[in-house]
Parts: sequence; C-alpha cells; structure tokens
Amino acid sequence: MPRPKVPILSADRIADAALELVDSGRPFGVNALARALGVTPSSLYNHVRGRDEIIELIRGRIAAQYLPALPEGSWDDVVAATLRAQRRMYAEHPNAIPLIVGKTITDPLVIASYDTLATALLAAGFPDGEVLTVVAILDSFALGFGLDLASPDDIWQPQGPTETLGRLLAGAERGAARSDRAFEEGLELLLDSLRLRLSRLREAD
Amino acid sequence: MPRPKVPILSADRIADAALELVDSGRPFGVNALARALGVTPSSLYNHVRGRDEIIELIRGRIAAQYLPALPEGSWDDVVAATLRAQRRMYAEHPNAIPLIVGKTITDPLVIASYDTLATALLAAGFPDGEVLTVVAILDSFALGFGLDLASPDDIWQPQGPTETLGRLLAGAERGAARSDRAFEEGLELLLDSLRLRLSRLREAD
DNA sequence: ATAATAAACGAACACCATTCGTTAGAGCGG
DNA sequence: CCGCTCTAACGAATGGTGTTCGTTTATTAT
Repeated sequence: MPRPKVPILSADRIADAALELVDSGRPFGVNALARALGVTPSSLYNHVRGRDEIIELIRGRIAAQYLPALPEGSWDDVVAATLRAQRRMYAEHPNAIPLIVGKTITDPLVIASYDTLATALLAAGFPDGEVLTVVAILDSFALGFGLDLASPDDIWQPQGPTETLGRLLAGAERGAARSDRAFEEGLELLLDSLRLRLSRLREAD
Repeated sequence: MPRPKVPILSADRIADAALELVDSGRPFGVNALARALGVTPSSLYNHVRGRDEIIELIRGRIAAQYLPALPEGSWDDVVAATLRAQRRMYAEHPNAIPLIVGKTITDPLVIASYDTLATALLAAGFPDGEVLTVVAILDSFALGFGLDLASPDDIWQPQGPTETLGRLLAGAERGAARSDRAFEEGLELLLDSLRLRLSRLREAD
C-alpha cells in the first residue's frame, strides 16, 4: 500500500496514539505503536526520527495538558502551583514517567515552565547563583515523587523481622493516597525552609 | 560444553560481572552479561530467575558496599548520613539507577537501612502516622537527585529565548559538581524544616 | 552401579528498533 | 498532458533483546 490518497500518519496522530498506548498500560514500543495505528513500523520513520523523538512528543503532549496555565501570584504560589501541576501530570500519566526521565528536555512549553519558576525565584530575592540550585531541588523532589507514584504498591517488602518498619507499614496508607499525602507534606516542608532561607538572605542585606 | 568439572557460574560471579558491566557504561542486558562471562545466555538461567533477579543482585551488591556502616548519633545525623550514603552510592554507580528504580525492594540490607531511619525518626518524636511519610519524602529526594546525577549534562536545552533560564544556565556549574551542590543545599533545607516541624510537635505536647 | 541433579550448550521463539529499497499516488513545471 | 520529484506507505532484512526448551555430560547421592 504505497502513498495513500489521504495520509494515514502525522506527527500529531503519532503523538496521540503514543500517549494513548502508554496510558493504556501496555508496554510502549515503536512496533506496538505501529500496530495500534494499523501501520507498519517503518512507516513511522517517515514522520519521526525514531523512538526517542516519539517519547519527546509524549512529553510535549502531556505538558501541553497541564503546564500552559502559567501560575501567578507570590513566588511561593508559583512554586506550589508548578509542583502541583507537575504532580498532577505525573499522577495521571504514571506510565510515561519511566520513559521521559533522564532525557534532555527541549519541549518549549516545558522549558517555559521552568523559566517561569526561575524568574519567580529570582524576583523573590534568591541570588543568581542559587536559583538554578533551587530549581534543581524542586525538580528532583517532583521527579522523585513522580517515580514514587509510578512504583509498585509495596515499595518495601521486608522478608525478615524489623524494628520499626514492618509495624508502621502494616498500619500505613497505601498507593496513590499515601504518595499524595507525602507529596503535600514534603512540599510544605520545602516551602517552609525556602521561606526561612529567603528571610535570612533579606536580613543579610 | 556440558557441565564443566568446576562450575563457571554462580550467583556471586553473575552479580560481580553484572555490576562491572553496568559500571563500564556499556548497555546492560542478559546477553551482554553472558558474553562478558564467556558463557551462553541460557546458562545464566541455571543460577538466576531472569533479568529482574540479576538487577536485584546488583542492588544488593551496591548496597552492601555503602549501607552497612549503620549511622549513629542524633536523629538528624542519622538522616544526613543515610542520605549521603545513598547519594554516594548513586554517584558511584549512576548507570545502575535507571535499572533499580521503581522495583520493589527486598534486599535485607537495604530494608535494614530504611528501618534504621524510621526508628531514628520515631525516637526523635515524629508520631507513628508521620514517620513513613517523612521516610518517603527523604527517599524521593534522594532518588530524584540520583536521577539528576544520572541525567545528561544538559537537562534543559532551550531552543528559543527565555526570560531567565538561558542566562542562568550560561553561567552555571555543570555535571556532578552542580548536582552535588544542589543535593547538599537541598539536604540542609529538608533538615531545617524537619527540625522546625519537630520543635512544633514538641511544643504541642 | 544406578539414579538424580547440576550446569553447561545450541536452537528456537517472539519480540524489539532501525535501515533500506521499492512502489505508487500527488503536485508541480514545462 | 507529459514527465519529474516528492511523499508516504510497504516489505524485507539486520542485529539486537529476554526467555524457554531439549540435549549432553559431569558430579553427587543412593
């Protein structure tokens, strides 16, 4: 079937199908994606450089859904809103996380979101040399919790007796609820100490 | 070559070679590992259930190297020591990170390390219902920074102009040094706010 | 001595990502 | 309208992956 009258594929269609495939929980792959599109794997290469580019398309698709609402308000509102947006994004597409982590970010929307964050921190009074560090901390935090969310229900599975862990695990919340609570408390902790740090920086002036 | 007089393989030998392969930077795989051992892939299955079990062996090997020095001292010393140990572990085996994240932890040594952490937090005064949350926060933090370390040098690659990010990136530290600085500052921030939280909890008594 | 087990191999399977050459429709310049 | 180039599909092939199975033989246990 060469060159159909109306093109079957496009970057958009591929992105849609890729995200759908990922969200469905079936393992992601170029061949599986092609099957879902009713097309030969090699056909995809007319529209896309390869697997990695498809993954970057997925990142873009997800980001477009959550990040465009650029947050306003005080710097800590911006931080909280950005991290919560990231969290919602991870929470609703947990299967995408292992794919997109550890790959260089080029998507303009995603870049813009980090840019907004950096700008807010700078305006708040964090010095030039520290802003990126704080951004990295926040990013690592969000990412860590994203993975926490994508992890199996039982992160720890003690085989023998433990002093504390086993007892606490027995009575603990599980799954998404547990992860959400930890995220919210962690976010508060981070914001608290960032506020503290900022007030010290201002004193030093 | 059936059943040699002296066995070529063993779980230990496999673990050693696997870690070596991972650390070498070459892509990890069962076949590649078998090649490194001078053995057929199928031979490995006489000693190991499959790929995942090999990865759990790797986790055990790494953990044994860093975690057995169980930290002593005040609760925040324990927290700091544990997280720094985890960091060193990740730092010296960055290629292992993508393999071990998101898999349930069963290795006794690793479990013991989390147990120690939980015990210390409990003794410090954190209530039963909060200890695991804090542990999860610390774990996510360490994990996030582990991945940060395993990420490409340029995490962000703005294609167009930015308000703040581009300028800051231009003058910023890079690679491991950058990640280390961010980790240390993040750890301080977390400890600060945990201390704060604890003092509030004690007041409430 | 005989039986069971252990530990290697080779062959095969079903995937995977990717490349290349082929085919035929679409849109263009002449 | 002819012919050219571009496009977007296909099929076939390559070299990888993880895993299973049957076979062979050495070692160990009965």
